[in-house]
Amino acid sequence: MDESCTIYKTADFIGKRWTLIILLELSKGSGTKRYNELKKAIPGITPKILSERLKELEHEGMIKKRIDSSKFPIKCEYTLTKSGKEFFKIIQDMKKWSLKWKFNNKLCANSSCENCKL
Amino acid sequence: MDESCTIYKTADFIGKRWTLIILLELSKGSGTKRYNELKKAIPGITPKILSERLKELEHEGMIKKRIDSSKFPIKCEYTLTKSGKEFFKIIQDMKKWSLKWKFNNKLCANSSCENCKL
DNA sequence: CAGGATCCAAAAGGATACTG
DNA sequence: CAGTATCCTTTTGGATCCTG
Repeated sequence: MDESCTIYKTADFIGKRWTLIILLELSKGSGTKRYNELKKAIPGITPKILSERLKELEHEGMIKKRIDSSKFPIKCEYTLTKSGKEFFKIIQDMKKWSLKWKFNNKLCANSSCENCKL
Repeated sequence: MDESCTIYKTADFIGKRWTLIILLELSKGSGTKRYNELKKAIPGITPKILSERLKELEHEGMIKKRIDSSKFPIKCEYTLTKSGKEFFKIIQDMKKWSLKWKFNNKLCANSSCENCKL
């Protein structure tokens, strides 16, 4: 087994900093968010990294981008695809595993996590 | 949500380079391997990284280390714990997800993966 | 509004040699 | 055998400013 293995690549991908956070943020509420909404919702992320990760997620087919350029300024929307939503189930399993085995590591205990719908 | 979130930390942890590979290697065969067995089974890994990851995995309680220092040279064994084995199920779900959504990304097609029991 | 460009700091990993 | 120590390269991310 090496890096060309699908599982390795998958874990590597979602293990990247910010990726999971973006995925989680997108799965809250309506499932669709705009670039600046994400930026506000994710404290500390820089525009460069956010757009980098969004491109990666789109390239993996986990999110879909929609551009409304009919007016100025342009508006962009990002939505979880079916694949992205299904991956979310795996994330939830990871949560269950974490809660079962890491008792001292409380989930989303900080204020910015209060609305986490996981 | 931020980095103190359990899920984020979990994904970050298993997304680290080599971690998953080690986990997979350990779940083959008897479930127990020695340091040098792992090193041989995982081409390209350096001793430094391997021992680093093994310590991290042990610290997370996913593997257990057993030292036999009765004779020289010392022998060490690493075994998946219950927690580690349960995490393996999540890895297998990731595999299913990958196969469903990433058709062109064949699983373990290279020679070193031939014996992958996933 | 949604990023791209630039520059810089930090972290992670690789190569290799050595040891209890 | 099972690592540690050292040094060095590469990668990644952060800060900030700019623009169609």
